[in-house]
Amino acid sequence: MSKSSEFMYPSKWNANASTGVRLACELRLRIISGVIQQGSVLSENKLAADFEVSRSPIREALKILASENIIRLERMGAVVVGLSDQDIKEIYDVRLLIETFVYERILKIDTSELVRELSKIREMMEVAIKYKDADEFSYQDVLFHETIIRSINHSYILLIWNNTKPVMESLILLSMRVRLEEKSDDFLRILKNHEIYIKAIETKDREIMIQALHQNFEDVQGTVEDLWMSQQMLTTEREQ
Amino acid sequence: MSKSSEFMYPSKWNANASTGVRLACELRLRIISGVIQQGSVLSENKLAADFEVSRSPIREALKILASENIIRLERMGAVVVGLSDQDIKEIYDVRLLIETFVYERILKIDTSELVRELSKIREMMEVAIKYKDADEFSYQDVLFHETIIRSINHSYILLIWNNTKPVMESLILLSMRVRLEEKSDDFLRILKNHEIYIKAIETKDREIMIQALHQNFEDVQGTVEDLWMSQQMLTTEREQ
DNA sequence: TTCTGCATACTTGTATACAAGTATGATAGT
DNA sequence: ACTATCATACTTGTATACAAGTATGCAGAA
Repeated sequence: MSKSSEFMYPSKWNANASTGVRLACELRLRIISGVIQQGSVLSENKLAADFEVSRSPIREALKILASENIIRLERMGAVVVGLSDQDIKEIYDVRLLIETFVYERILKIDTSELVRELSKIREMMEVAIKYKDADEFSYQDVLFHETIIRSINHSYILLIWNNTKPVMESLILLSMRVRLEEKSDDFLRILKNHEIYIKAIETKDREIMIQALHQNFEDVQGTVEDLWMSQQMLTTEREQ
Repeated sequence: MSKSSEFMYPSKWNANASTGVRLACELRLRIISGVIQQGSVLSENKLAADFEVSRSPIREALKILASENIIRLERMGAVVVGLSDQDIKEIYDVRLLIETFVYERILKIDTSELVRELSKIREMMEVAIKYKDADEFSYQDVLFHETIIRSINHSYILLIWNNTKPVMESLILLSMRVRLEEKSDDFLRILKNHEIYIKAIETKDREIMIQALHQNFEDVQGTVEDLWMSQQMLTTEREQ
């Protein structure tokens, strides 16, 4: 089952991280994409054999995934929980909650440096689109939102972000990879959405921010559908 | 430094947890209380020797504390970050954020069972006061809020709670232990506050909820002062 | 005195070994 | 046929071993 043969997670994103963290990223992506089916039970020994590492980093990875509610550590093995549609909606609840809070704080601070930074990221996204690089686009997308969140220097909001980021990142990455084939227009739409974000921060106009958040929220339904499609593809692959 | 001789964390709260989790609880409390001073560097080997366990559970504990931003894992040792006054305020920002979200959801569901559960906990708190049991009071206090949060069945809000709970719990525990000596009236005041919470949920009246949250928020300043006092006491102890 | 180079001791990250507990399945008895 | 019991293999949790890298401090030279 699911050897270490080919990795789904971009290796450059976590090249300097420890083996355990890298494994967590890989397993997370495989679980969320459905390559590792929910309900299945992972054993430390088996994973260690599959990935050709010892149990130590495997244990580290499983602890990480358990803290994200992606798996459930039980007496005999780690049960794969995965993400339901409900879960995905709930993640966006949290993101909305955080970003609303952050925006209220942003209204009170100088944002010229932030806007500059976000503009740079937006251009990076543009380049990623030009070269049809879904991974790079996803990376910049996540970075965009993280940059906004970091700007208010709130360690506990950042903590929440750090706890939800991995799943967000996985969802975005998988969604973008699917859309690259089918719906490349979406990339431009998302880019536009980010421009609205920047404008909202620049003008400090709540109305515009609500518009940006609203558009982003609409994208959730799309994400759910993409995930469903990706899992559907896997199922038919298995049946062949 | 800080042997395993006497534990600050109530052993019955985590008796069935693994050694690593127990150590994390203990270290967390020692750091937040100031027994382990911020800025100091913890070495896995030294901690393992102090607590007379191997490095495996120590590593687990350090990972947990690092994920809570209480320590910072560096190349050479874990640097104790601790909590600043700012951090404590920020934790309550998050708690306010969560509880507001939760309350909005609660307005839409049947709360009779929840109110019954909370009433039970409130009576437990009453008993804890009667027997001057600060630890038990703290436990029930945390449980009270967790019960409210769990009632809406939102896995990601619960995830955030789980990530902030340990620090909250530590703060409350330390604060209550100090107040038991000096300001026992505070216990009754907190009890009253929880009654308002129940009433707000029962009546589904936003005004009352705001009142409850507001009172709770005022308590933060008290917590900061208690922590300061507790650390002050430690400093004078060290000087003697 | 000050700077350079190196030996040393300590750090983490990973691999392996051991211990205790649990599900599984086969076997024997009814 | 069916149930109970026991051996076995597999699970996690903890301890230990090994490897690679880094700070420290001392010695020697300029």
